[in-house]
Parts: sequence; C-alpha cells; structure tokens
Amino acid sequence: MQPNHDLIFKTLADPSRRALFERMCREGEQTVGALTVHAGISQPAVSKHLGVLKQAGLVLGRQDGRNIHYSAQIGALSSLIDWTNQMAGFWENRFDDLEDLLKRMD
Amino acid sequence: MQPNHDLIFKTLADPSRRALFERMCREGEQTVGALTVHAGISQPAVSKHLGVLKQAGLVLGRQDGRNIHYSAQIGALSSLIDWTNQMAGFWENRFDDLEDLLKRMD
DNA sequence: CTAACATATAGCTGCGTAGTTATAGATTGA
DNA sequence: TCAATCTATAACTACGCAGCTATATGTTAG
Repeated sequence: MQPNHDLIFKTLADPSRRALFERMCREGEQTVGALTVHAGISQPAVSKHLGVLKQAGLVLGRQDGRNIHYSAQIGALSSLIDWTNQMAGFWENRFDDLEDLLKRMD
Repeated sequence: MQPNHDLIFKTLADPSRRALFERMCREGEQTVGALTVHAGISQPAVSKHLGVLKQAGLVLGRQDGRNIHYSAQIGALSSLIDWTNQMAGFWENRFDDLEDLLKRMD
C-alpha cells in the first residue's frame, strides 16, 4: 500500500467518476449498462471512467458472460484516510510543540 | 458546511497544491516567500495555488506588513472525512442488508 | 453461423488549468 | 519621496483529459 495519494485524489476529483464510485458503494455490484443509465454520459465515457477507477484500485470488475459487474473496493480509501490522519497529526504535533515550549518557559 | 466535496477534491488533486498544504500542516504559518523557496515553482504560481486553497477554505491568510502568512485550516478536511465515512457507511449497510436477508432465509 | 447485445478502444475536439514571464500594487526603510 | 521588497494580477502557452461518435472485440441466443 504505497502512498499513491496523487492517483486517488486525481481519480476522485472528477464528479462523474465520484458519482460512479458512490453508486457502487450504495448499491453494490453494477454492470456498465446499469451504471450508464444513471450516469448522464455515454457508455464509452463510463467505460473510460471505470478503467481509471480500476487503475486506482478503487473498483474491481467481475466478468459474467457478456456483462461485467463492477464493485467498489472500499479498502482503497485507506490511502485517503491515512493522508487525512497524517495532516491532522502534523497539526496536533505543532500544538504539542507549542505546549512544550510554553512549559519550558515557566 | 455544505457538501462541497467537489471543490475539496479538485483543490487537493493538484500535487503542488497538496504539497503547499502539507507543508503548512507540518510547519504552521508560512509566508509566500518561504513557501516558494521549497515549492519548485515560481512565486506567481504559488500565489495562484494559495488563492485556490483559500477559496476552498483549506487555508487562511494573515497580513503582516508586506508579508502574508498562510496557515492550514485543518477543519476544512472534515468535508473529506464526511465523504469517506459516508462511503464506508453505504458499504456496511449493504452487508447488513445481506445479513438480514440471510437471517430471513433460515 | 449469424444476429443481437454488452463493453472496450480509437480518434477526435474543446475546455480547463498549471506553468511561465512581465508587471502592477502594497508596504517598509532610508 | 524613492528604492527595495513582498505578493498578486495579467496575458499567454501548452498539455491533460472528459466528452463525443464510430467502430472493434467479445459473448450469448437462436
């Protein structure tokens, strides 16, 4: 699990892509066709977005005949959570340092 | 606190911008000049990024003479945390539903 | 085998934006 | 007031990429 924060952020920065991911989180496995119906964009556009999501590890495809069922891989969000926690950690450490400094100034 | 997920994701999707934000989280208030030294891009580019970060509420500027000290507003990340929790929530609910279904099938 | 269906790829177009240099605006010190 | 310093804005360029249509690939049904 490298810190591929860039890939995750860039992938989720697109609204269409985020909507696709959200739908899969809400409703589980979905075929490309089903996703296309609600996406408001063309099927090729959906396919391309799914490719990007897959590349980022956010989604997995399971072939079933001529359908492919895509599902959200919630674990891929850990990268996001890690980054956020890291930022919050830095934030707190700075206050801890300040506190220490103030204590030493008694 | 609207769900301006789009703004937050788009803002943090840029590596230069994320690096600036990270640095402010790590080291607290920084002047534009100090940030520019480590950013690897020109001062105008840094200024523009700071403008975008500010617009997204991720950063705040405090004027001090001819310097402006920018600081990370860690609270703005709550939008990100909310979204992640929401996704995880959907995920879990789907398993709960499945569990219920299986129970009713006894 | 063939037609119909499901998804992916190719090729193109337009827009958004990150970067640049040049310059303006603002603030301080002499 | 003038020069130096710090930051922001203007104007431009280049590139990435999201969207489209058309078509290829793959799969099942008949």
